[in-house]
Amino acid sequence: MDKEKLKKTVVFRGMEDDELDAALAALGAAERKYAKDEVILHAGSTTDMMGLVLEGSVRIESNDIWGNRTILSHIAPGQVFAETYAIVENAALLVDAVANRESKVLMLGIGSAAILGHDASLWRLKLTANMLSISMQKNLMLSGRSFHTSPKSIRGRVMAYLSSVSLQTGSDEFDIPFDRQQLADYLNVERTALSKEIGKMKQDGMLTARKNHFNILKSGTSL
Amino acid sequence: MDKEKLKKTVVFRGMEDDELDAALAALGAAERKYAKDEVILHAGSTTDMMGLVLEGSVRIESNDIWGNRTILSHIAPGQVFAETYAIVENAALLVDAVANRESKVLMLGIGSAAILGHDASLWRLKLTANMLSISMQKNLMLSGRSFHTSPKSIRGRVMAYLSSVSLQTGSDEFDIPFDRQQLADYLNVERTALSKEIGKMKQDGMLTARKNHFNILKSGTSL
DNA sequence: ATAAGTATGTGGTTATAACCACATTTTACG
DNA sequence: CGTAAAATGTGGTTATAACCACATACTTAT
Repeated sequence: MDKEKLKKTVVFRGMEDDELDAALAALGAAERKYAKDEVILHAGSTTDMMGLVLEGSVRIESNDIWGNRTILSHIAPGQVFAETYAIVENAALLVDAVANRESKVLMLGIGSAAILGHDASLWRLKLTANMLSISMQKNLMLSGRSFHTSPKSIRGRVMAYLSSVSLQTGSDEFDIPFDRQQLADYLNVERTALSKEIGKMKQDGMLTARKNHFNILKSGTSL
Repeated sequence: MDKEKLKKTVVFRGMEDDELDAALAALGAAERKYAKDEVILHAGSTTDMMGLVLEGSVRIESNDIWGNRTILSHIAPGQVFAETYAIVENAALLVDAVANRESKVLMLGIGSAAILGHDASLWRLKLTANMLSISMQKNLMLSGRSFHTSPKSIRGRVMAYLSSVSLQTGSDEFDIPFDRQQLADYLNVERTALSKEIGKMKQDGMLTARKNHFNILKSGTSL
């Protein structure tokens, strides 16, 4: 495996060569090849290893008890999967990790023993900090999404979402990074229903919108 | 502040006295008192400090642009808040942290500088690992919830949820940790609508349910 | 064992969103 | 430009879930 590439990944970022070597050894790093559609990690099992995609692509999918499949995400080279399950003890995977095509994956044993290992070497600190960064980033996205999709009505979701963007930009006029279809998917609603609701919100004087540019009119509602 | 209590918190777990001292110093730990309903951290701002509740209770609430308030959670003594915003750089809070009653909070500067600080002391490693554990735990809950609430229909959500529980328990017969009302809240649906849907699923031969005990019948659907 | 209180289920009605079939607008590009 | 393609919006219909008002079942305490 290419060390220079590894040093650029989120996992090993900031490490020197010797640190990387030590880390790889301690984590029992093992490069594995998977054929297209081969299952890397099975839902229901536990793991103390996470995967770092080197080549190809891994998809995360769910197959519910009644046989319905949902594809949840795709993991690109340089990115990791199953890190949460590897670190949290006894957490059964809710999803399968499947090679989307012929792929190379670096499996890394980061079960909490590995992370906590009781010498305070620099590589261990860096690794842990990197994992923390990955996890928190994900966390932020997840809690945002959870917050934006918890209202039951479309209008509630749109308001929650636009409020967040407004807070982040510190302005009541901004562009959102989604087109209508993407916003609909993000909010778990149907596109045309979303268009209609945004139309109504315009009529109600809550906002103006043109494509992905929005302008919040605070006067509209609760005053 | 009471060091013995601190050493039992998720943040400082596993530290020796001297490590705890070093950590508190490095993090610029500052105990603060807040009056009931005093805002500790404002939505829209950024912070490099997280809060550890010592006494009282902190509530996390959202006030959207149009003035609607939603209470998202309550933080009890020994638990932390705003840790994600403190560690992820430039992440604006989407929520307010407010003292729910007169409360004491230990503010800890864990901005990434503090975490990454370039000496590999043991306290730093332990702290980072503890934060990682907190974050991943939360992550697991959040991604579970996101997964369970993304289907649009009640039936879809129930199926997603029960599938997960079934995977975790490794059985198609299990108890869930919710009563109907709680499950409805968790899935963001209305209680009586949930009861009805579970009734229909019984009729359709997908499952049997009595109170919080469920039995999945795989034959019912896709075969 | 009974009554009170809590949890769960059901029927009926209404509001809302999904869904479908297009109209209109915007964008890309030959 | 002018046309094709993509994105967005709208009307109408149907499916679904919220909502309300209770009925029933289960739990607990006396």
